Amino acid sequence: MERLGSQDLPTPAGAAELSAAPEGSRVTVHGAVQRIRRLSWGAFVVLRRHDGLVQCVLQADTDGGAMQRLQEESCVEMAGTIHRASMKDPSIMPRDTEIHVESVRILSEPASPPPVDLTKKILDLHIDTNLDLRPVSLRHPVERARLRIASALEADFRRYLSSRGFTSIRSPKICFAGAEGGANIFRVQYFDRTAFLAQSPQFYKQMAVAFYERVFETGPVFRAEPHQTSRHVNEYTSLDFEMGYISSFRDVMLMEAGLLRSMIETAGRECAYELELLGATLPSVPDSFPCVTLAEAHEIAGAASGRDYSGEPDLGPEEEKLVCEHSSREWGSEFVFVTHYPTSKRPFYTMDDPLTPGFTLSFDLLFRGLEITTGGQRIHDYDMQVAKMQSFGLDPAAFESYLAAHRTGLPPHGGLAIGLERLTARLLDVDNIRLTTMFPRDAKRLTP
RNA sequence: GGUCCGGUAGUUCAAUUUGGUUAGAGCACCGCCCUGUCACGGCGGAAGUUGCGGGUUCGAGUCCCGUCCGGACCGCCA
Repeated sequence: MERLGSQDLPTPAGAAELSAAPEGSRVTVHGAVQRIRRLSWGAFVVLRRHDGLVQCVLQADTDGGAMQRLQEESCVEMAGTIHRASMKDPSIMPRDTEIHVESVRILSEPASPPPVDLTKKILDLHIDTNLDLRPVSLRHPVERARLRIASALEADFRRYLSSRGFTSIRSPKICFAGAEGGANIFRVQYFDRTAFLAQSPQFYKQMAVAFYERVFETGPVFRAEPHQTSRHVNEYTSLDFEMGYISSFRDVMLMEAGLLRSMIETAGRECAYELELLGATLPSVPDSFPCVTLAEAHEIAGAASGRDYSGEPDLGPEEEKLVCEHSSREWGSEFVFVTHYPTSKRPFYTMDDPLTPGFTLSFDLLFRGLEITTGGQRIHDYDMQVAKMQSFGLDPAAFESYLAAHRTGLPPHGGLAIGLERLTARLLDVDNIRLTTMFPRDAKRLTP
């Protein structure tokens, strides 16, 4: 019999620990060979590690000439001593420390050189080549840094809401029917029936409000729309929350303003290295966000462009940019809420505004020219929900399990969804959200 | 679904406008050199069915037709 416990599994030293280690102390590190600079006397070998790149120095005769056997993407373990040094290369972290190597153990070797040049400061690839070679291209420090930002944002989304009375839920992704109007839905074979991939956790969030009051979920959602743009993919990460006992849909917006402020400040703190590498500046998030109605947004965009958008039921991409520019310039906020979309443009569960007939208590959040959130107050009253379904031409009987929540009683509630890849892309000024997605799925791409 | 644009070495690009010798260059790769590099540097080498098929022509990467693949934008949405 053998017993296994986590005390037997050491955690690799981080960049900060290497930096803090005293000069001359012994250390063993492992990693992949990111690049080798051979000189006559030896070589600089940069190892890619979990949280940075460390420079290792080998003499020509170190460990029997081990440097001659090294190649890019070999996985190695190196033992040596800590020395202080000054690195000019921002991708190297720690930047004040290098390891003078005494012994090298090669753990694995690649079968062939990488198909793209991972040693350069930037990975200069067509997006299509980049995506085709994702298992390789994401090894580049700049490429992998983007997803680290996304990881930090998601982690703080969960942390922030958990600390404010929200419960984490996991709703099914294989569903009996679709939730959202508009968006097409993927069909999947489910034994002898047809099922659907979830477009949103919407129904389940609302049901869960009845038992947890406040819930959130981060996970994939699926949209079967054949769009072909830099801001759409067919599977993306939705950061969802739903909160009960709201006094107004503005409570949801207030929660989001604090949430985003925390997420962005936390990412800025935890990912300073990645942000420097990416040359990105995170926005200062104001205490409060400007908020305009759709009609006001049309006026702002119209004044800027000279066109007349009034009466349009939604904001077009051009308008989103114009409104964001206006908000940034006039109101000092790169975030701007747009409210009161028409009933016809919002899903059937959206609460209508009793004061503005034909319009809803719903909002989008625009950031740097892109819609990153949709949210609003939901209908909690059973009769009102059934009536609205009927006015949308939907059969309430088809939504029996959903309506059971309303029939049994729901508090006033509302919520929202943030597109994680979109938020990350705009924060980093990345043009295409495929680059903030590890393995994107779009109409043309099902691999890797 | 609509409108534009593109496809040349592993990769990023040039040569296409005006058809003309053996399709060039950077990086990666291979060899040699370089005592601290950091997008290291120097010298040399190898690397191509110009997406695919057909046509025009003495001659096609270049012009024409078809086809395949991809990109951008719009609609729609996060």
